[in-house]
Amino acid sequence: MDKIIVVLGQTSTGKSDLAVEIAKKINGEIISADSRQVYKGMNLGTGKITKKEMRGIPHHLLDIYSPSKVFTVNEFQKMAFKKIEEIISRGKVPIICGGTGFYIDAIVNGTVFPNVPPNKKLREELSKKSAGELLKILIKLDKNRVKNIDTNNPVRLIRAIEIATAIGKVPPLGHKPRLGPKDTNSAMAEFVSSNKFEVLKIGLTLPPEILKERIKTRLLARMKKGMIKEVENLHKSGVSWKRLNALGLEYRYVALYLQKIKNLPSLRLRQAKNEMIEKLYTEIWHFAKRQKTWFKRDPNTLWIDPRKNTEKTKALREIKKFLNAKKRLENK
RNA sequence: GGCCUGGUAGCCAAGUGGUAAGGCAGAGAUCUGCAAAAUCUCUAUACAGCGGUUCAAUUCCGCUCCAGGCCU
Repeated sequence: MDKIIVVLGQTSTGKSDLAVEIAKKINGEIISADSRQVYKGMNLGTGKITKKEMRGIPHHLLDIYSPSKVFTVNEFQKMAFKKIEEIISRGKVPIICGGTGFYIDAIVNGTVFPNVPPNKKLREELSKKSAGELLKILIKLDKNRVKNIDTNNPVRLIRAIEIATAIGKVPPLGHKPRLGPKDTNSAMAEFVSSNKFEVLKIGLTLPPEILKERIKTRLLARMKKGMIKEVENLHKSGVSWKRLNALGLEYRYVALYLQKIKNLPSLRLRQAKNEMIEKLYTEIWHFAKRQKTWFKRDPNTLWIDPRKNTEKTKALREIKKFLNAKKRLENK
């Protein structure tokens, strides 16, 4: 069975660096699992690794999409599977590195997503409705899905309706453990083929106070380096304010700031900017907490403190052990 | 110096003669193609201070302090 390494962790913990370090040692290539770094022109705000920082290690799934278009897990999953295959065929080790837990799990668990593309028209129509109205619609379409859906969450309700409208019912979620090999329906077949990896997850973690400090420092550095300009450029190149808002964090709050200062006396500029940075700082912190909540769910993650070299060494040792075990198995 | 307005939890903010909404922040969580999104749960011995009126004051009265505004 093919083996992959995953490097995950909250924002600002130093994943990219560690991934490169690991790749150097084990002849690996890196696949980014980051829902925002796929977009071109979104660099500072996403903390995208620079060419120089890559130190010659190939990186995949960066800068592959236009920020005006919506990239989704499903596309990510397909692309990532393909990249993994290619890397392995080159005799190298795939290293998944990123902070988007949903994306990572799509690879690791081989989550099966219903094959229903977003329906723009339907979404637009439904987006005007309240959660209660959406729920009523979904009940009519698919009672089963209603049982365990978050009935207050319009985004989920809309997607469920979208699926049910397209294929009648929302198929049960494909999930790793309990599906036996006897299931022969197509969703299952896809699932089996996708769940073909053995995974070693390395998680980077820092004490909350330290992480907060790092987030703040990094945010201020980004601002200095031209974060606002980056968002301005995106907007000039045709990315709507609405779209920037949906992209979140830096893109959302800097975009709001840019719109706000258009008709603001220059006296208040500095204040508006400070307020924006403050708000952004707490939002990034919230994001980091959500990441932690997600990552915590997998008990098989090897957590290390990136400040401690002994722990990094330990991680490398574990990785080598993991990869060697593979060879032994294959030889038998 | 005089007049006015205000002082409610870390911040913002409602309100009442019978011990006080909400929001933010804080903590935890959910997650079936937007996941940096969306959603949920939990959380505070807070009414500037001192007197007075009253069965009862955060709410009424007086004084003091503090903040902001106006006037001379």
